[in-house]
Amino acid sequence: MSQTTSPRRVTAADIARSLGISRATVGFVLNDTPGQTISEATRTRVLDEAKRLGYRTNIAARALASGRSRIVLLVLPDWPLDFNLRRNIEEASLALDEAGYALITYTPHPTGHARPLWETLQPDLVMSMTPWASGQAASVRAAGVARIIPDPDHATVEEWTEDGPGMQIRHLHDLGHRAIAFAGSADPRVADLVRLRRRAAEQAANSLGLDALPADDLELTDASARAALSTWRAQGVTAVAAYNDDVAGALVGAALRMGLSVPGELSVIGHDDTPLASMLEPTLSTIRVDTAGLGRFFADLALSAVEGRPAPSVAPELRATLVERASTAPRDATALR
Amino acid sequence: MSQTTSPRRVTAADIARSLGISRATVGFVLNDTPGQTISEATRTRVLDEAKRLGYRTNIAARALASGRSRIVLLVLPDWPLDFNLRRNIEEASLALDEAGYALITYTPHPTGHARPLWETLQPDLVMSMTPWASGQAASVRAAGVARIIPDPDHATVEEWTEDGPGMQIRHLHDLGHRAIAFAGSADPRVADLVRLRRRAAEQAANSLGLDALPADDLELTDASARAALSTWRAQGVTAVAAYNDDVAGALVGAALRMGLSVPGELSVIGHDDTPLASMLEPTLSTIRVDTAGLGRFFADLALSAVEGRPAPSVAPELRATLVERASTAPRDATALR
DNA sequence: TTGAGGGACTAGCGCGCGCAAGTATCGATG
DNA sequence: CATCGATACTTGCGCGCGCTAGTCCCTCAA
Repeated sequence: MSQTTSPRRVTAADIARSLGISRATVGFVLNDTPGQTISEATRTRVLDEAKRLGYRTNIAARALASGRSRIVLLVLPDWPLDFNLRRNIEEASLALDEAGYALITYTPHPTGHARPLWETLQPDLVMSMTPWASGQAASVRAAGVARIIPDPDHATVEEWTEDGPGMQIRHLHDLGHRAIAFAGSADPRVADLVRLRRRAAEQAANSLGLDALPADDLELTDASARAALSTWRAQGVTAVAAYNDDVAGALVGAALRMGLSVPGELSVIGHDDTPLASMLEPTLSTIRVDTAGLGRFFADLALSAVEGRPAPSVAPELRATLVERASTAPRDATALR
Repeated sequence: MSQTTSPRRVTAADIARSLGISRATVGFVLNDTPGQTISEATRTRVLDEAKRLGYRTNIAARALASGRSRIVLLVLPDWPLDFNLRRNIEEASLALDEAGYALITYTPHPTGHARPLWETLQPDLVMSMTPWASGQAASVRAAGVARIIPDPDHATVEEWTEDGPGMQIRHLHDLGHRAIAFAGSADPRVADLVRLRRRAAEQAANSLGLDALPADDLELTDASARAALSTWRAQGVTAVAAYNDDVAGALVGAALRMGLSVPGELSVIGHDDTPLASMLEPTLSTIRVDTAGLGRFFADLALSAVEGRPAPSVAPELRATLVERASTAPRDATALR
């Protein structure tokens, strides 16, 4: 009878036994332990045997013994993940994998009833794409995670991805608009990001000498969009910068249903350059976030943190760019109508 | 000087020591080990002390000792994750968490250069939302994962989520349309899902006695949508069932730009009930999927597999529902124009 | 009084690995 | 020839936990 039990995993001890050497030697070879001298002959014998037997290190045991899990936990905001973002993450994951780390993504549940993953996984590093929500960083730290990005102690300028709103405002300003509104999203899950973008927009408006931006957080319903539009129209608003393309799309739809022409009577600009942005009628002006390389940057950031190196700086090509389409037009043209 | 080293994690031994009892007893209480009788007094003392000290079980040690990682790995296809799908996953994650399992999502990289996560994490279960790609299931099994969903040995009917396309076709048929096209997506990453949905649509058409559906896979560009529309119009098509809301939105946009009225001359129905679907002009008829319910179902499926129970059957309320909006109208109305 | 039968625990091994400390061998050096 | 320092290993502890195989009482029947 051949064994019917599931074949036990191959351990380092198996390799040692089969080669007639000690387990420690095998360990030293497999880990390239610094400060250990291993003859080239033994090294290759171990490596060959490991491959032959199909050895995989048991991460649980390694984590237990070393105290490091070699897991990097990436905390994602609760917003939808488009292809761009996913490719980034993939890229980061690949780069980290090469360095022997596993990248795991996680979105904390807002109700927070479940044990957050950083407690269960005991990652070496937890990094977030957005600033930490109140208490979140504390929770991570309480779980015994030594390294956290962004560092909750040293508030850094983490708005590298957020020059988009500024570009929106400047674009509308360039077109002659002076009464510009900012349309956020009422979805509580993206509240942080909305706040970040609104603040960036306000700063831009401020430096252009514009009045404070009328702002509202919309739900993705016709009623909500209409209400906001009515208010803003009454205030003389001629252009709206939207938090993202979805909100922009909602505004355009509602405006059309209200009999407002876009961009004739109202300019609308979105953010993110969703695939759909180019497909709406009218096509949507928006901000494209050049995500290429952002993934590798994240990986870089993670590795430097884990290994205690200084953090890399942001590559300049990660900047956002303006995509001009049909939903924005000069204010003068509006006046002519 | 207070200690500057990071405070060691609290272990079960700490609890035992602080209570003057044995570590085993603590373990029995914490795990509710069956077959062990523990007095109520001791039980509460342990539990209280655990809470007081802030004890968290070390998963690495537990995994090492028990041989089970209590990790469920959910393999995601490479398509974008909208709110619906994410909520679905979140729901599943929550349910699993309650049962003591951590749900980790993972998208294998197509180039496959990185070590797949199922090798590193040693999950108790790996489940996929789509059928396994060739070799993938073998790779999972080779990593020593005992339980895999869907079971690669027994090909099952896994099209539980795909009555949506049938509803699209029946809806259009009910409205009097007889020349219906199916619009897929040319994105290779969602090819599997597109095929699944198209097949479901074709089956529905077939059972209604309709001719074979003209079908095309669109890119989300105006040119692509226009080309498909021209071809279909030449074939007398009066209605289109789209693979998802994005494609539907693209078609509507292109149709309007071509001077076709929607739904006057062309009915379009989407799939998934994206938030944006209700915001486009015209608002999009679509198929709503009960994602939260689906998430719970997934969790159920996972738990039953891990614990060796028989798999649950699909709950009836997980069915898709039709959302009628303004982008579909009776064929007769079309004829009147 | 003895012994059986639990209830309520404890002692301690083993999971697979990292790593500190030790040992054997050998050529070089004074 | 003794000593020293490399080189190339081996011995063995400890990481925190699950769990088997006990031990020690206390009660109750014979």
